[in-house]
Amino acid sequence: MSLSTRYSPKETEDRWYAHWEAKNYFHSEPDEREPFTIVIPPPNVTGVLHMGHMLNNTIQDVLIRRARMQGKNACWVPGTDHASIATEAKVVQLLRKQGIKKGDIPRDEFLKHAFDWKEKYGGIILDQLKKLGASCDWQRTRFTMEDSLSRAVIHVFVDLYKKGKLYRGLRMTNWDPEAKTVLSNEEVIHREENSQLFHIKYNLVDDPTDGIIIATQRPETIMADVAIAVHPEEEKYQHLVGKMVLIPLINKPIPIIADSYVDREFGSGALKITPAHDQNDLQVGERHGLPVVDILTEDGKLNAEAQILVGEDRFVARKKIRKLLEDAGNLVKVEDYRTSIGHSERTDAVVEPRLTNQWFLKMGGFAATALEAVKSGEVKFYPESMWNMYYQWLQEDNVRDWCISRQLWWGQRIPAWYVLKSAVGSPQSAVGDLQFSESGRLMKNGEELVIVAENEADALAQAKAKLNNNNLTINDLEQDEDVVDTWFSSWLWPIAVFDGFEKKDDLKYYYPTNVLVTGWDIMFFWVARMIMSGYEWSEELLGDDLKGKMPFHEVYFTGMVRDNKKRKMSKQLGNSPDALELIENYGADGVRFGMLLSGSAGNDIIFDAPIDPVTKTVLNESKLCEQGRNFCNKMWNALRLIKGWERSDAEQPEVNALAVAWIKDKFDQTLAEVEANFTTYRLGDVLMGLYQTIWDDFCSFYLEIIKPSFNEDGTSEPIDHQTYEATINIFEKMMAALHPFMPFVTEEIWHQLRNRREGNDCVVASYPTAGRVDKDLIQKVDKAKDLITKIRESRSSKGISPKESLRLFAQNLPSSHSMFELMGLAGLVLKMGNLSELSFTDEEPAGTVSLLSGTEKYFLEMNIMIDVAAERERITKELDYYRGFVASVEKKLSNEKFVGGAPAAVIDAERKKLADGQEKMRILEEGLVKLG
RNA sequence: GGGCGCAUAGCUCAGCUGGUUCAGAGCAUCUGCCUUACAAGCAGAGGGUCCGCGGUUCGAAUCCGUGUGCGCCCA
Repeated sequence: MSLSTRYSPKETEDRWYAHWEAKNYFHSEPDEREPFTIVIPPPNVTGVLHMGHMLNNTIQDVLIRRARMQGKNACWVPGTDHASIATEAKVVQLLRKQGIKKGDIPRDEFLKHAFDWKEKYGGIILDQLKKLGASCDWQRTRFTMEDSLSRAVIHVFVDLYKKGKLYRGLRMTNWDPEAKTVLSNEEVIHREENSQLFHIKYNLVDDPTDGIIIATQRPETIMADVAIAVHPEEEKYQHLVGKMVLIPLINKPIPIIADSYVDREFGSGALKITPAHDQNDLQVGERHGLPVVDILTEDGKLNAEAQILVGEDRFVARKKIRKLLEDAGNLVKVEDYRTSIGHSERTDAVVEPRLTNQWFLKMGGFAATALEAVKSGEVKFYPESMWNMYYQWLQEDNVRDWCISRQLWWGQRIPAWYVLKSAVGSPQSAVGDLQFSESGRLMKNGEELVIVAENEADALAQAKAKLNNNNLTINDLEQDEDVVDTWFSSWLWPIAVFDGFEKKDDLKYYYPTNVLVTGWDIMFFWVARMIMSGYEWSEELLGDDLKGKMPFHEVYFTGMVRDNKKRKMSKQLGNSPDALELIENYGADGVRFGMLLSGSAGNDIIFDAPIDPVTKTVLNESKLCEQGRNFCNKMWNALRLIKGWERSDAEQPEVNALAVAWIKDKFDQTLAEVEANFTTYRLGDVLMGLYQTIWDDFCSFYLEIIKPSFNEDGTSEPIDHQTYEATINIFEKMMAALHPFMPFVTEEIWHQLRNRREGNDCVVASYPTAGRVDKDLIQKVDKAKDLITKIRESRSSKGISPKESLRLFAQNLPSSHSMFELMGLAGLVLKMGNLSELSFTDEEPAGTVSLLSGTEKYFLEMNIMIDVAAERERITKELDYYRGFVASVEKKLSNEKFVGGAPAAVIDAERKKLADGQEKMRILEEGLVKLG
């Protein structure tokens, strides 16, 4: 049998993934074992795998695979998010291509198209996660808009309404005039843009020759003005407060008021108050009991309230009103101005602040709960510093009520019904004081009467009771047209994926989940809200079976993946390498290696993909992924080496026994670090530790020590089977330890190392734990390694081939003798230093160069002329270094404050440093004398 | 305007409770090797005012203050 000199991910990855799935290793059912649960942050159902997904799913996979190997019942629940805005936009686009306009088809038909589309293209990303090696429990795949999860959304909506935490109200919202829907704050993208500041004069009612000048960016909204505000302490306007001015062009009188909101330094120091079209103005208006005049339509045109320019688009109106104001003599000046303007993420339309009827969730109590959950330590953040941001965001002053309604169809329809005129017959004839809204809905106390219910039947029953009319039919009611915000379904994810609102068997076992892995950018939108929902419902759902209200015990925040200009990688910017191409180029293991090594928890990651200098596009290349690929190859070749060995019954040589003991210790040392680093989620450090021990300790040192030599006929000597077995054992443990990080290559090597019985797979092997470490042994071998390095260095600097065998003499010193008393150590140095002889000496033998390793001196015989001057220079240089070193330590030790203040251990360490340094100086000086 | 964070080798970053892990890792660079597992490799080497300034301390990359530069969030 022969193995290729290169490891081929393509030949192994799909095969092993299929095998794992066939064996159903990723599926979890509740049992006696301790659960270890992760719920995936559900990617958009329409999404494709990008760098952020790769990072955060690789981390989740590492954690879940390790837990599985530790014998826990590991359950990683995958799924997708219906992403209402993004998906609806895609479906609308698709229909448009087919010549269908959203407005022309009924809601049901649109949803049918959307679901068809989702069935056809949705969930591609889940298959891409399989490519990455994600060991999700695919049988548990969920979708935020499937029936059970939608029922959960409706249930909590009704529940919150009953609890008085939901309300409907007219509020200032971000309005997209093109999509004609309200937008959440995160869907508004602010950009710095050039604008103009118009200085407009409003004349006094009593004295048309006098007036006040205000500055505004939006002259087209002056018709909606309800007041002019000045700062209460601004002297130059004191005399005007309380007087009336006329809105230019329409000559409508409005008052001048004083409010400390006004920035005295900005513009003229006087501000027009337009409550319908500005959030801050609305607040000022409310403070002063001013009316709201809305002059815009839902698509951003001026309405009849404007009196002039009716029907014009807001931007056209701005141009036209400029001329009108100029002609009327009210335009004082126009200056250029730079300002930040909000655009719709989807349509790019300039977002219009607009008063609309929306559903809100009161956040007060929720925010306090979410804050306390983390403050108390019930939910732990990694890195801890994320607490600062979390704390800041959840401060009472910063939390605004959550607008949960969206004017879309793709999502859970709001379970609220309104009563139509038909329910009460002719309004005039029935009861005198009945009022109806513009849309024909029954009003009560000036607002539309709302009935919130889990289903139509219940809504109807409630309506019958409320109106005291048993003849009502469902046709007399009208359901709210809007759907809830997508986050209003995903905040239930850790409960809903276990159908927790309907049954508790799974929830009881898996909740609270262990860890959530997600980007810090959705800390508020998702993480905090999941904590809120967990504390709100888990107790009533689980009762005595509750193991904790928190949805997860720990949160690992990943950073954003950025390009080398620190810009977030995104499809739009075109600065992101193609995730699947990267996997194609380096293998999933290589890419996972690259992702994990590129950064640590919480810190943003600068991904090293290079840019093509000619085309300026990002290349699907990465040095770190290449390193990962090379690592696979390295391990693959170690496998090839070992598999090529013949075995013999010969006794184990001392050198090999030492090497085996050493690599076991060394690996145990690494495993101890692995364990420590896992508890604090320092996954990059874990991987680097394993990388170094496998590459440097195992391949470069251990295997070179035990590697059998060659006979003259070119055949390899056999290896004693004790060493062989030990080597296979340690290699296999290394593969197990590395498996969570690089699952494919480790599984492949696992099977190449031995013939395995059915079911003996690396993916379910037990995760190795650290054993006791013989520190003395490690220290002695480290000294030998240092000596070997010095020998190689001498060779390299003198141009002597590593192939040439040399003699080495160790100076007769107790410490040298003690070191070489370790069985096999001399043999190890002989082999690794390619020495023909190693013996002790009192005198410096002729024709040798001296080496200093630690405080032991050695003489390496070289069959060349020694350049005395060069030697002297080399030794002098080294001596100078130690002189400085010793001087600094002496200075420290002679400082009484140091000796008095520092702990004994530190002082002892300094004394040892001093003694060693002095000893080295003595040896070096002696060497100089010998050189003459 | 309010807040959060970052600055350590050419690059990307570790450095956790101040002291042998104290100036580190990987990549890149340089030198020499196609040595019978691996050139996707082996052996060796060089490289730093720990952003500036001030302070606390016996001792500061680490703690405090301040300045500068950069990133982000909210308004």
